[in-house]
Amino acid sequence: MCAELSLDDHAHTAYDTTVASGGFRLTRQRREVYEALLETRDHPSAVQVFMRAQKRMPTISLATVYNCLETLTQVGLVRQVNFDRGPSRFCPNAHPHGHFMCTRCHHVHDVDVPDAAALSRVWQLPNNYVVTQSEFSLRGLCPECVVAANDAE
Amino acid sequence: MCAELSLDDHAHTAYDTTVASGGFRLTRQRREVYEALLETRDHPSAVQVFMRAQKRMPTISLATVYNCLETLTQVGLVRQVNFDRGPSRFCPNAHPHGHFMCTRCHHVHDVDVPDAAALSRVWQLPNNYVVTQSEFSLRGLCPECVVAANDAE
DNA sequence: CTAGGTGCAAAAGGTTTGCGGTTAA
DNA sequence: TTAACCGCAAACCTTTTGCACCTAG
Repeated sequence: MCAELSLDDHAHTAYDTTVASGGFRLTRQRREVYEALLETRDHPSAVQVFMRAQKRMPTISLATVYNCLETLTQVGLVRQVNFDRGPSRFCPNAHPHGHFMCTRCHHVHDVDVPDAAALSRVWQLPNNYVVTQSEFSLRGLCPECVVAANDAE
Repeated sequence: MCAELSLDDHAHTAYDTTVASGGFRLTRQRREVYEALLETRDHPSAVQVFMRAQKRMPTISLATVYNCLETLTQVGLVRQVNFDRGPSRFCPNAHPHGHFMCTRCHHVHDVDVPDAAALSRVWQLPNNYVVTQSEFSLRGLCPECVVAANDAE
């Protein structure tokens, strides 16, 4: 369903070293937020992360979850994924990849980009532009919803 | 700077026919909003569209601008472009294309995709997914800001 | 010890909605 | 004529912020 990348271990290491050494404190809240994200790779919204983190640490606040998610994003462990005006979704997959969102069930999956270099050949921009970040996203129906949509007719 | 597509005339026709025949009323407000968008192809936000439309029609309201933009988007004449959590930008370019945003001046430009088919070869998704929409976006520095950033150092 | 983080509550910012009056077709 | 649309103001929802207290390093 969702591309498995098994970078959990790698990511844990990245957290311990990057956060601790980069001038960022390794607080219980940040760890819980990151754990909540790794636990279920379903691109949860900030509120969903909050609810999950709350189970393990009932005193955590929503504002802290937002702050932690921003810190983790700055550190590079987390990517913030936006589809239209909906709430931001968060993704602990540091590899370059795209995203697919099902317009029916609103689930978000990672999309592999085997040839990242090919992507940069697709678009044309005068060469005095400096591109620092590129991303792409797809929308449509996931297999479950294709079936469900056909049944509904 | 921005890819010129000279589809103004085509677009006008599309508005007159599509909106009028698709069960949508051709109101003064919708026309002004669309005109404001065609006038300056700089991907304005809803508030910017509002300010421009207001010059020609002082009684128009912001809520109406939002409503008109949504209608025009549904009709297919306008595309809504989102970068992160910033205000939505609106684009009257119906051709398939991507977007570039300068992280320094926040201007948004269209990005040509000469080979749209090549884009769909870049990503891999199991074939029981149905993809209805794909888009990509770039971030970086526009030529003006590359120069300005160098001067500042 | 102290810079940086947390929790709370309040505010911000963009967008949507409800409603009575208006208008395109 | 009348369903669709407009203007206004109030509501909504996600995210950010100010401040007093707390804690990792």
